[in-house]
Amino acid sequence: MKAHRPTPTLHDVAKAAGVSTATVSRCLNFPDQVAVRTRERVMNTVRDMGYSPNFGARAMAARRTNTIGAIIPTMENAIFARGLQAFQEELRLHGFTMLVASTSYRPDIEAEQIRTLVARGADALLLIGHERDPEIYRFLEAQGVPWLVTWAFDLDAGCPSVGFDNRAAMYAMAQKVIALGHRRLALISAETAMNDRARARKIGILEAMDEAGIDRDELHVIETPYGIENGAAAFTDLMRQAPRPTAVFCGNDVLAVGALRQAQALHIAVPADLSIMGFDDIELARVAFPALTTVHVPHREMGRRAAQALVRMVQGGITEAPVELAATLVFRDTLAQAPA
Amino acid sequence: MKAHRPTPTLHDVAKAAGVSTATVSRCLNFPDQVAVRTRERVMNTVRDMGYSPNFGARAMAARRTNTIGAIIPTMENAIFARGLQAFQEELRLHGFTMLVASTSYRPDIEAEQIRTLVARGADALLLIGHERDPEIYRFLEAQGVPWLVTWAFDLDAGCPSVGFDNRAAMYAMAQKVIALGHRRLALISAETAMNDRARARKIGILEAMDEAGIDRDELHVIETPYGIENGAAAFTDLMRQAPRPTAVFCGNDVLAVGALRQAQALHIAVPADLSIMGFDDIELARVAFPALTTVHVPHREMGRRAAQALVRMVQGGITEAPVELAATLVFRDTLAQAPA
DNA sequence: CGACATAATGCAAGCCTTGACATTTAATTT
DNA sequence: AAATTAAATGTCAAGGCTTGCATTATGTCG
Repeated sequence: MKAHRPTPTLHDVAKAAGVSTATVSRCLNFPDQVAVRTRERVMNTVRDMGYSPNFGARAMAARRTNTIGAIIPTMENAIFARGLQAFQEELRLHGFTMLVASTSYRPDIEAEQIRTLVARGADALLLIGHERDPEIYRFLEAQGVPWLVTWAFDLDAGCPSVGFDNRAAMYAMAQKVIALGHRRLALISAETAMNDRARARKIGILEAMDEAGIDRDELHVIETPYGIENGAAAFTDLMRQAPRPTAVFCGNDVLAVGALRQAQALHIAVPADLSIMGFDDIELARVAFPALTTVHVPHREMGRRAAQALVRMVQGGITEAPVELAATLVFRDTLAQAPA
Repeated sequence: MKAHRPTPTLHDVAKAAGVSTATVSRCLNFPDQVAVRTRERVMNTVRDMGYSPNFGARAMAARRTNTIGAIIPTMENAIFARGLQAFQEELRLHGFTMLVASTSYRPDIEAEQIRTLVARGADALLLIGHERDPEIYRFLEAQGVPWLVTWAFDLDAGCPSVGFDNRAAMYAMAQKVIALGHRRLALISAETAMNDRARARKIGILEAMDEAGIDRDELHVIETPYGIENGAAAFTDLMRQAPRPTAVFCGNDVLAVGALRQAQALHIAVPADLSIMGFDDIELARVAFPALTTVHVPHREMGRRAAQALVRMVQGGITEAPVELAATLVFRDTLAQAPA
């Protein structure tokens, strides 16, 4: 007899329902192992007593938490937000809950967050991109925590992933741009230091230039952090040089919208005098004026399938084969023939 | 001697370092209760063995998980994404991790998710808005899980909250619009059924109309789900009636941008012929053309302070007094004098 | 009706850490 | 040097659930 009606335990429920704790546990976890009559009685008791299993005890006994962690650069970027939403929705369908941590694009914070989520009992981890200290992969290995890479696809990395080929997508876009007569090119890129996606996108452009016989020096690159204002500032810098580029690639749509707005402010006609291309196809791209030509990334599908793969990895203990999704070009109103 | 180098336990570390488990535990949790020499030895052992505390055992013994849950309608909406980002950043500073669940604006899913996050060991919960089945509050009470409401502020609700007064903000905006001569008003609102924020915003407009002696029937209201397309469709509906409204309030910026684009498509000059007002002040509002007049919501500060308050509630066991933040009007280019 | 197969349930051993309390060691004072 | 106090460390029970295995109930078939 405790003092103030403590939260009931499995034991209490079992006693009240006149069964063993094992039976109550099974009612909750494997209902069809229990006879219907018994099950109904137990479930009613559970409801009546307002029983809710103790998380710690459960995690300890079962050695899993039904929790999957996602570690992303930031939630503010619509691209991750949408993928994450789909990821969580799919996780829910399978009875898993999502832990989220963000890194602000900083490798040190990412490493810390990975350890934190593992310590918090994440059964598996969603990571963005391949590039990180090998030590981290060793850690995950040692802890036996399955993980999966998204927002990138690189068969050579030889790890489970659900993503798309950043290089190929940007390569296709650059081909198209070059075919429209553009020769003086520029790229406003996210910082490439520890960002394999940004680097792959840049490489895609360079390879298309190689192929068209354009000197790589013709690509003027500015790296800048995420943000509309940063895109605008980078664009201003770009326009200071002579001769000006006629086509400006952007590492993502947010930078592209910044560039686009700045072009308007500088009275540069888009796409008549200058073309601007984004990457990601977030809502902003459609709403921008003129509507942005960009690369469509299947965020939602990526999130959904990543969730499915991770759930399988947790439940089956097996490793999933990499899945490549298609990123497609979306031609709107910011790309045109190079000016004469 | 186990077979394949199992993950070391506290016991293993203690033995290896030649101390008791309690000392190792203290090194990890309360370092300054342990002599420096001992601590260093222990911490080295921890590092060498790659020890990481077992989450379940820890949760069980400590009766807390250092995890706080956030339950929001959707991550795709930039408004929540930004607030959530700030929330998580602040949580991290205090050593807490964030669990996220989304409800798609559905009360039944919200109830389920609240139970799920509690079952997953959330030490406290962040909720959006006040309105929900009283049963849920009883459940949280019974489970002893502290919670806090954000994105709304209502002193009468008498519960811990960090938010702003939706009604007052919209009231201020409506006053301004009416002062500019607008009399035929419209509102494209999110669905108000189980959404106290949307309802409060609508009431704010109605109260301003009362005050100005405008009949409440002069406000034509359309409710629609979230989304640019929905905003556009609602706007089209609105324009079918005669006489047309001269000012269209929107429940959020996304709907407003949809309306704005549709106005352009219908060749209705904004703001010369018609004014459009949003709510939230997300990035989209600044980038839209013309830039959107809207209500600025202090997302980041709200998220940050909500995190601080919840951490205090978890650690101190005390209830926090409600905090009201200011939502301010941002006048850009979609509001002007009513046409003659 | 007895033997046997199968379904349902019970038993009890972990799982690993925390924290109250006890004990030992070190430092300080008299 | 003894007495006192504070700091450091140790002991050990408790915490609630899962799950392999054992046992009992139920049903079927010859």
